[in-house]
Amino acid sequence: MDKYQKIPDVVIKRLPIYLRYLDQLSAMDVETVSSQQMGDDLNLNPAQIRKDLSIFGDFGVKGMGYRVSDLSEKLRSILGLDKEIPIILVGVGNLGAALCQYNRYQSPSTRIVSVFDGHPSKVGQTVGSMVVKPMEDMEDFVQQNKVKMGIITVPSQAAQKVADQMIESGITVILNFAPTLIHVPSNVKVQNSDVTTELQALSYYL
Amino acid sequence: MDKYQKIPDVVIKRLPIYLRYLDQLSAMDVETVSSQQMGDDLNLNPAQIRKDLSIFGDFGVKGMGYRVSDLSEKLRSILGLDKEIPIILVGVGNLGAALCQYNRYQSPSTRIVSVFDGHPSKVGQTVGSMVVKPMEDMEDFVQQNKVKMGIITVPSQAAQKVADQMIESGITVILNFAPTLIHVPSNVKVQNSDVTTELQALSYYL
DNA sequence: TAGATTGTTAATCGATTAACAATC
DNA sequence: TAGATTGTTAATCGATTAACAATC
Repeated sequence: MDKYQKIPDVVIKRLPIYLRYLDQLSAMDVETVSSQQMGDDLNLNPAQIRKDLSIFGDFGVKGMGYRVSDLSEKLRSILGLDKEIPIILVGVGNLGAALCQYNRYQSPSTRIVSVFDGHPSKVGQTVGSMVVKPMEDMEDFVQQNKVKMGIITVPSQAAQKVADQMIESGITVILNFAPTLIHVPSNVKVQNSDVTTELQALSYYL
Repeated sequence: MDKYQKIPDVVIKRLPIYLRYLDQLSAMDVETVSSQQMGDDLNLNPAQIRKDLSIFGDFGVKGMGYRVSDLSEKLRSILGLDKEIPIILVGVGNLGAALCQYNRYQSPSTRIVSVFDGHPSKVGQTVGSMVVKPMEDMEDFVQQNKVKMGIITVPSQAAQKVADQMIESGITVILNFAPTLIHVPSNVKVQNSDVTTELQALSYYL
């Protein structure tokens, strides 16, 4: 393990896949798994899996493979999922509301803790057991609750402004569902996830 | 342009980004744009943009750049967005319903034309102007309407079965929102899009 | 011990970027 | 023509994969 290497995004994106797979094995009372087996089940090269994992430490046992419970614990810790991660969401349209509900029965560590909307008619509504708050309340909430992650589900035209406000408040990681590029300082991480763009790309394969 | 090269997925995924950008320029009555300008605005290397585009043809004019309307038309044609693409969606939970609504005011060529659900209580409900149909009706619908693209928004446990049914019916491209890997024949294209996994990966950057 | 499988090095593959001749 | 910018080649960079010594 080289402590000072930059870890590629593409590796980070595979870690939750590994974790989910391990949780499935765990539910089936499987105690150990080899990179070969993982590769078969996940359609990945075993060498790639070993290389990914070895970046973070020597988690395996030669001749035996990986202990499922050990490895999932390590991965959870690497990803920071061993603690609760508070998330705010801005934009309570259909998609935003769906994510708030979805959130409730999913991953226990990543949790939407508060929801905001700039439109007065939305404020005060209840979505997924949360009451929608006005945008003016966002900064205080983010700071008082040390929220670092935000989800944007507003229309395209509003996305940049919301991102700016989030960053101003102290958010450093943004999941953007608006179909538009948002510009952020280099210390802020943005992940775009946009159905329209995905469908358009998939259209090529028809 | 080499007609027989395999085009990388990563290039295909950038095409809708270019297209969206060009549409923005068009709305601002900009008539031409250079790869330099595009690169500045999209945070991409100009050489990469030129290389991506040159795979499909010589769309630019030396010394002048690209005509916005020409290029967007070409991209639309490459992606197959110059015709209507019928899409079915299976699983009318919060997310599925949101996508049906979202769909209505978005991209005109990719359109969800019918919605299905395996749960009797969902069948007959109206979402986004469509009436939810039972799973038994899916195959006939897909075949009669020559639907090739499907969206999966069912819970994880049901995802593989739905994928199998879709493929059986003639679907060849699937956008999967269930947080699970689905196994498909090599002639079927699957794109996964899962909020939980994305949030977990983003957690690393906190 | 013999068999299995890791962690890691080296080879390969593929994507990005720099550089520049061609040319509008 | 002079300046700008393409399309493309070659160089670079980075990620994937094969191979294998180490070792449980």
